[in-house]
Amino acid sequence: MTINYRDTLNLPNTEFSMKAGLPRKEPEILDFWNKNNLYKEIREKYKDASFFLLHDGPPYANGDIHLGHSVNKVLKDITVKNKTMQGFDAPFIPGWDCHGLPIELNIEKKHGKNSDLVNDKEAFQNACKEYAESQIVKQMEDFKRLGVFGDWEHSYKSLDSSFEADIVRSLGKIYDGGHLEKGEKPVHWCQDCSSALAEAEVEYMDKVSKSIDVSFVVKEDSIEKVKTVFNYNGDKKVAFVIWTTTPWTIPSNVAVCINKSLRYSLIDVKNNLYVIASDMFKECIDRWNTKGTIISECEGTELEDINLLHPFIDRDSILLHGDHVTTETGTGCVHTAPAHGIDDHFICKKNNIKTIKALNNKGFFKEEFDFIAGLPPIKADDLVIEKLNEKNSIVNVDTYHHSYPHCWRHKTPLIFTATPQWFVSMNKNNLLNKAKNSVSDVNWEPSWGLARIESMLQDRPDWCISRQRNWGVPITLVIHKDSGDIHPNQSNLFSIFADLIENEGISSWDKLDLKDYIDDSENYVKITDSLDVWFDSGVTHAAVSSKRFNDKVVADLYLEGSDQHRGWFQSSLLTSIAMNGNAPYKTVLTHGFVVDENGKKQSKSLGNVVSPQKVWDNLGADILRLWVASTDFRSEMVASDEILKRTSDQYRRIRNTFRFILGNLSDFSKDDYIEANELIELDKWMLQAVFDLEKKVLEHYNSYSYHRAVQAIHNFCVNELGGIYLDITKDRLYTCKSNSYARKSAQTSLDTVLNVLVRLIAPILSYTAEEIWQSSVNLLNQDKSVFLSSFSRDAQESKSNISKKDWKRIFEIKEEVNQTIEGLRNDNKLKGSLDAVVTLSLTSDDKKIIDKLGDELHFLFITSKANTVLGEDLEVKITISHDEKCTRCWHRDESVGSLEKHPEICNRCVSNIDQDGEKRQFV
RNA sequence: GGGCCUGUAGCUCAGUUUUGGUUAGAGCGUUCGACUGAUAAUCGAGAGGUCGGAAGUUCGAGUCUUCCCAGGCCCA
Repeated sequence: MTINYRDTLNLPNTEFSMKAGLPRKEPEILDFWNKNNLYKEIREKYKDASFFLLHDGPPYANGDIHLGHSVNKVLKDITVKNKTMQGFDAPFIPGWDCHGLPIELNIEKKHGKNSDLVNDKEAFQNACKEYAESQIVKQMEDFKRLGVFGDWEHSYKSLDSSFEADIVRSLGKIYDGGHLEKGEKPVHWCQDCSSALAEAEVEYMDKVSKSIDVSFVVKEDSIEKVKTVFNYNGDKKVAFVIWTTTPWTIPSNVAVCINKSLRYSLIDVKNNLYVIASDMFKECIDRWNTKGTIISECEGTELEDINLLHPFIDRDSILLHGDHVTTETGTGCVHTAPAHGIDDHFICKKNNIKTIKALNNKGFFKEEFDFIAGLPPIKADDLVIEKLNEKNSIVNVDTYHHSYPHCWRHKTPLIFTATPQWFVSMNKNNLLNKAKNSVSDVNWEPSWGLARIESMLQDRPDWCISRQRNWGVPITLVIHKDSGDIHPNQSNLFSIFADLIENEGISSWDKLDLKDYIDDSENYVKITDSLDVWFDSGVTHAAVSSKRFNDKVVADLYLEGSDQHRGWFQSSLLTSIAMNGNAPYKTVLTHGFVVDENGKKQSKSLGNVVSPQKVWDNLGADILRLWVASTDFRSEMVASDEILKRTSDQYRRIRNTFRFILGNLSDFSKDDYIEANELIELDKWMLQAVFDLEKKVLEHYNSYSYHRAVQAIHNFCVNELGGIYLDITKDRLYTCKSNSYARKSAQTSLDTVLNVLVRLIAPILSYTAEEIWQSSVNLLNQDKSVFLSSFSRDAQESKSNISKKDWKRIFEIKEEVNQTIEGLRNDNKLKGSLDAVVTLSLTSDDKKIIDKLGDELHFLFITSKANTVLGEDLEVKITISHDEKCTRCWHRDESVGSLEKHPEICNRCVSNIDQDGEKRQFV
């Protein structure tokens, strides 16, 4: 009877499957985490540990999450898990931004713009709230499905009445700090929204506008001066010519600006005398498609104290000097309507020129502008041009293609118009300077973030926090109905109204009667504006972090897309400076945007959008997480089918490495552990290698270089483990006696590798790490979840006379051997490496090293024999073994066939089956 | 149009700062081979790059300078 020697081997055995089946398994693991209240348990475990706060920036509660959301939350989750496993108390409170226009528009669309519901403010607010909550439920499910750990049960939502009350309290604090200001500045206004828009709600698109050149005749009281300056003696009228792409703003014109550092020319065009900048002469003549001659020139500085006449309204238009006047386009003379331009606004304010508002509060022309009364600006252009034509003031009419601000919702062109607005003033109480000074103390990652935020703060205008909308937190100001002055008791009123809102919701503001709160109520009115949503999210440091932890808390980390330098990083900074005097964060880390394989941004119209839901349904959330982690997120992040396929390949390699390790540890328990110093030399090397890896990976984790961590882990699985250690130790693991020292030594080392590696992958491959943990009794005996374990902090040192450097040389020589064997293989001289007998000719230095492995050298090369001789240089000689192949260990050995009881196997195997087993020391 | 950022093998990334210096590295994929005791796995070997382009500085440039091209974010 022949013995089936295969049955005498210790082959790997594990339930941990090669095929991951993540889409099916992950939800089960998620259930396991939920059922065990793992997040709570982690909090409990680390309650006395050092604190690390990553404060979550809220996504907007509208629509399904896309890949960008996934990137952001996964990066946060990796960070928090890393910090936790390094021993920090690192809570994570996810949040949502819930108020604002997009949700309003959604409800308007659903119910009709003039429906009863939309017209009933409270009902409308309730509908918005309900909608936002439904969106949060969906988004939360998706975030959880990504494997993100957080206090989902107590996530923050800006629609919670306690949060809304905190927004009002924050506004009160900012008021107390003297930063609130009423203004009437021109802001972007959407006729369709009938609301002012925040910068973030504006998008630029191409537009074709009417462009006109308009002449402004010099008033009689100034004509002599102009004639003198230009040394002109005739008696013709002289007119300054302006160029504009918004003819409808002409009725609001009060001034014309020139730049005193430019030269200006008096020109003759078809017997008309015009003044334009000298540099613009050619361009103007071309545009007007005419001929002209320059009569004379002067310096801009000479043109002072000059009054012009409005082309069709009985009003002066004053000539002013302004640095904002350039020679890029136009005439070098700039039409100035302080109601409709920010430069115009400032220059008129500076020169004490009153703003003329041609539009009413709804954005339509007032009655006094008879020929356009009641029209929206967009429809007034042609009528204004007609009017100018009547007055012979039109020099030229043309069309102009330019990039123009549009409503991000309606995609319709916006206008710029002055409306009464509340502002957080940048200068009134030095807010901007304080903010600028504070940012250099923040750690910006990448470092160019500092320059970016600084440049954005540089010319930052006052922050308009007023919205004429319904779904938002009310600006609970009480102002005098005639003077517009804020009520003397406003500071207290803020906290009274905040308490009211906390208990009864935002609609209580509309319902309350002022006479219940102030004595002189007949003289006061409530402001009906609601707050810009950027204010809501801007005060999360107060409404969330300070409230849940402590007043003085400063978040260790804000982690958002790089667009937030203008958005949330700035709104949070400004409110925090205004309220607390310091920045709300210590470090600000930004990630790039997701683009397709051609580097183009993902958009529905291009059809290049990668859906995160599809990725986790088809491949698994761990694949998505691995993609996030293995991409350098500091610049654009490319997502495509090929990349996800590569990511899956990378995942499989890591998974199979674990499968192999688990398989070889099925019969290993804690009692089998061998002291580090007693291990076989190769196992000592492995131990050292895995602790080196851990050190390196943790360094990468701590510098947020997750892609380097992934590469280090993957390369370790491929090179140190697959290519060297596992391949070599297979012989020992399979063929030695199951409870032998030789085998237990390898298992001890493997068990350490498992312990280190499973923890290292946990922040990234969270599901898989948990699956591994649950597959191993030895791991489960430590903690019930991998996330209750920590990274090891003390590497096990072992003494050895084979140094790390020696091993490096040994593996270099192994590579030489491999290449030599490969050459013979290609010549069909041998098939497997076990057919080979190696003779190494070595320098004395190399020989000293190699001989440290004694007669176990051939196990290192996975050849049947190996020996060394002294030589001049490294030389590898391979001969073919003529010995029989042992059917058990597959080595060729002269002993095979010589043993009567086991004619098919070698001495070594006989010893391992029937006797005490072989002895190993080195390999 | 302006500010900031990115561009190294088919793909993901090292290398670029403080220090310019021999044939630019790794892993994946691909090709060939081995094994069939990690098996839709594993092991071995090979091919693959004018470092986005051009010019300049230098004995020498992936690395420094300028310009250009493509793309991203933010602004106008």
